[in-house]
Amino acid sequence: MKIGELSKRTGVSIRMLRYYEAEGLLKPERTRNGYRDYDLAEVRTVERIKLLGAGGMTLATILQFLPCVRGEGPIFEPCDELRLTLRQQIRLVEEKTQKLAQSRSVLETFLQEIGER
Amino acid sequence: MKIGELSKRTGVSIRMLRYYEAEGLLKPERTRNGYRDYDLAEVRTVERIKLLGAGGMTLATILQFLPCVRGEGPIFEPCDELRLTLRQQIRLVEEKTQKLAQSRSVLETFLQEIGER
DNA sequence: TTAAGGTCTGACAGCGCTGTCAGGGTCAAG
DNA sequence: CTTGACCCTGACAGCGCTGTCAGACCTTAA
Repeated sequence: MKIGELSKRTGVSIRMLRYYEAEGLLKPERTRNGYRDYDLAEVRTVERIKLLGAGGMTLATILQFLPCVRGEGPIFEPCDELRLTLRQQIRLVEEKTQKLAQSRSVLETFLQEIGER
Repeated sequence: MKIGELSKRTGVSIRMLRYYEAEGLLKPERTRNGYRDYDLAEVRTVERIKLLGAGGMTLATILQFLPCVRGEGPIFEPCDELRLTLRQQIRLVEEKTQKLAQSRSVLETFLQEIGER
């Protein structure tokens, strides 16, 4: 699958797909003519990257547990660090969620004070 | 209150307080010598700005409903647009919250797959 | 052959923050 | 008067993305 198709399937811009690669998150084959050639499975990978990114995670961070993101079976090596990062990240996400909730309530308070309408 | 104190009270760096001002969010008096002189009430304002910002809201957006942020009683003029922005913003926050939740679950799935330990 | 559409690389620029540094005042205590 | 703690302005730089543009090649269909 060429980059344009992957882009369409995932909703991630071509620019960003190349960026993912530059950051080491994707390593597509190359056809004879130099075109990137993605495995179909990468659709899932990209979607997960998207998700994690939406959670405020940095590509560099995502890179750390890329094997997991790619769903490459049980992992042995980097697991301990991985677990740590994962837990930290979850903490982080929880904090963000809380702040979001606070923001939301501030927003709603404003709405009321203004006169809900 | 001078900028250093406001900074300490709010946990917002001096740099950022000045930035808030540059963006029109704060308009402190100036003492004879040119020092910024903040009203005590601004502590609350700054805290709200912080909160809204943490929710992913841009300073420019916050500026739009600054009167509300400052809690300046009932507002007349910009209310309709305000309500709209507010609602949009709440939608946005909700979406972010959802994504965060998804990220979280992805994270936790990873944790499990790795072998919860 | 030509034109259109997809791809390649590399580079520049912008977003909204945020830190830091330089060069220079102010003020109170010693 | 000097020192140290604050304050001022302005500018540069970096973060992590993200778009866009330029210049060039490949491929397919008319």
